[in-house]
Parts: sequence; structure tokens; C-alpha cells
Amino acid sequence: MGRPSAPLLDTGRITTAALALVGDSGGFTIPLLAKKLGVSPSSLYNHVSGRDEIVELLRERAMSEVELPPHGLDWRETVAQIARAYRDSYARYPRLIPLLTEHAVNSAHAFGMYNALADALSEAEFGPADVLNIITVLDSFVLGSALDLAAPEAPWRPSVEVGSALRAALDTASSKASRSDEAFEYGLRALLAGFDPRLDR
Amino acid sequence: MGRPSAPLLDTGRITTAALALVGDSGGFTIPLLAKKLGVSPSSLYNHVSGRDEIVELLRERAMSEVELPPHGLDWRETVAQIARAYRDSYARYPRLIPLLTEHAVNSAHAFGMYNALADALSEAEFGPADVLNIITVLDSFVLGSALDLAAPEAPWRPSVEVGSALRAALDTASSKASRSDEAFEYGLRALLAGFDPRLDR
DNA sequence: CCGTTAAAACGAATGTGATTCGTTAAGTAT
DNA sequence: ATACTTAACGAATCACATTCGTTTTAACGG
Repeated sequence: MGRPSAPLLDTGRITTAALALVGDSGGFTIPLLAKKLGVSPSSLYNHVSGRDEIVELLRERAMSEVELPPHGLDWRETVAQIARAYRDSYARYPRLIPLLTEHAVNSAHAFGMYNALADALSEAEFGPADVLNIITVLDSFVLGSALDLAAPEAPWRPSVEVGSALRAALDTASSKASRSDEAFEYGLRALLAGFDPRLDR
Repeated sequence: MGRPSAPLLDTGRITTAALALVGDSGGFTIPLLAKKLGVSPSSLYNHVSGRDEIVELLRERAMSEVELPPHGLDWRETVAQIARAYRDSYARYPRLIPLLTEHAVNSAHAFGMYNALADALSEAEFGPADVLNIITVLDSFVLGSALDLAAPEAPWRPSVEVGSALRAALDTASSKASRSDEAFEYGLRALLAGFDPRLDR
């Protein structure tokens, strides 16, 4: 076939197609991706170094959808908005999260977010150690919540040995997504109430 | 070779060897596992249905190491001890977590833990909806914290665009493990302070 | 314009991993 | 003893990620 007049591929198209694959089935393989792009698997390697780089592109794409709130808000409001946007960006592609857990984070967008958090917390009365702890805690909580949302069905429909307290709790659950949403808000509220610049360590 | 006088394999030995593989390199493949057990890859299929079942065995093994605290403690103490034990069981094998995120949870031990949490919270003044939310939040936070611990090195050594607040925060960090430990305790304290039966939704 | 270089596609080939199947030999129950 | 099951093996299959050599054509420098 030789070189085409107009390139068939670029990283943007690869990223979009890969994200669609992940969103559909979670099954993201090079052959499937190539087929979706109407191209041979080896052609991809003219644009990316390998599968891992595609995963990084997906992370960056997801993170780029995190909108940072304006300056000047109350720190609680800033933190809450960032945490929600961060979690929403993962919630949009739940099947993406397991892929992202396999490698380190080096996302430019992620650091933009960390900067915004650090600035807001610093402008409140939080010291540097608290700032780092809070950012780490938020990161863990958001990622964990996204994983909870991605969990494939019924971790909440056990077979045996459910006590009355747990059963009553489970019976309050509606759909998985809304339960996960509600728990995220619940935890976020608890964290914001629990973070306090005056408790300072 | 034919059938050996004494069986070479059982699920316990398979689990132990797999856990050792995961702990060493994170690289857990059937051929490597077979080699470690001194056995041919296909022999494993006489004892487990496939790779996924081995992953489930690993989850169960890790969860079995979670020791539940005695009854009658203050709910904060109960929750704190369970959360720590839960997180420690993952922290012991950080490279295991990415494997576990790929499939649903159906762990018997996990339900024992959920039961203990539900009982303790219920004996305090928490209603069923709160109980479910708190369990979900704890689960997310623990899993996210374990993921943070598993993250392969320097998500905290960025290349560019670090503001002064973030830089100051990063400069307080010691080793990765101790930073992660400290953040976990910090977040746990915040959550316990933020959970309050009287705020009741 | 023309020739050289680099880009971008392809197909074939390699290596690894997961799984299946047929075979063999040794336990186990009638 | 005979029949059935268990647990090992090796060979074979299939999928995936990646590399390489080849081809065609775009882009660029004279």
C-alpha cells in the first residue's frame, strides 16, 4: 500500500478510538484498535511507541476534562469542586481505571490539578505537610471511588452470612451508580469536615 | 510422567507461589508460576479453572489476614482498627492491587469484614443508609490508599510547572512508603472526625 | 524540476502468554 | 482384579504485542 496521501492516523485519532474501545467493552487490544481504525496493527507503531504510551494518552485525555474552578473560592468549595471534577472524569470511563493503575502517573494535567489544590489549601491556614497529606488523601479517595464505580456488578449481593445490620444497610441501596455517587458525596463531606487547619497535625 | 505418587500441587501451594511471584516482581504469569512450582503450565489446570481463579485465591489469601477487633469497642476504634488491618493486608503486597481491580469482589472474608463494620456502626446511632455509605467510603479510601502505595515510584517528582505551594508540600515528603502511611492515618482521622451519627444525612 | 530523505502504510515473522486436548500412570472404590 | 478418577505431561492452538523489511509517496533542498 505505501504511504497514503493523507495520513490515516495521528495520536488524537488513536486516543479517541482507544477510549471508545475501553468504554464499550473494556477490551483494549492493539488488534482491535487497529481494526477500529481501519488499519494494520503495525501501523500504530509509526505514531506511538507501544501500548503503554496509548494508555498514557488515555490518562491525559481523561485528565484534560477536569475543569479547575476559579480562584478566590473558599478552600472547601475549591477542594470539593476539584474532587468532583476529578472523580467525574474517571466515572465517565470506568473501565479505564484498571488500566491506569498499572503504571506511574506523569500527567501534566494532573500536576495542574495538584497545583490548584496546593494553592487553595496554602491560602487557607494549612501548612505544607498538611497540604501534601490532604492532596494524597483526596487522590486516594477519588481513585478508590472510581474503582468502586467500575466494579463490574454485584459485590453487594453476597451469598451467605449477612448479619441484620449489613442486610438493612444493603437494602437501602438503589442502583449501583447512584449508590456510588451518594457514597462519594458522603465521603467528601466527611473529609472536608474532618480536615481542619486548626487541628494542624 | 503420569500421575505422581504424592500430588505436586494444591490450591494452597499455588496461591503461596503466586503471591511470592507478585511480591517479588509483580510479574505473575502462568509459565513463571509453573516454573516456580517445578511443574508444567498445563498441570495447573487440574487444580484451578484458569488465571482468574488464581487471582481470586490471592484476594482471599490477602483478605484472610485481616484480623477483626473484639466486640464492644467504641465505634471509632472498631472502624479504625478494621481500616488499618484492611489496608495493611494490601500494603503487604502492593503489586497485587492492580490485579485485583480487574474483577469483581466476591470474597467471603470481605463480607465478614463488612458485617463487623455494619454491626459496630449500627450499635452506634448510625442509620442503615449511613452504614452503607460509610462502608463504601472506607472501602474506596482503603483501596485508593493501597493503590497510592503501589504506585511505582515518583508520581511526586514532576518535571515542570510546580508552584511554590506544591513545591513546599512536596519538600516535606520523606520516603514514599512513610508518606503514604502518614497520609492514610491523616485521612482516616479526618473521616472519623467527619462521620457523625448526629449529622445523620 | 529532480533527487534525496523521511514518513506512513503494509505483511510477515517472532516471542510470550493462556488455554485445550490427548496420553500416561498412579491412586481409589467396587 | 477391573473400572474410574486424578494429576501429571507434551504438543498444539489462539491471541496479543512488537519488530523488521518493503513499498509508496509526501516534503524538502538544490
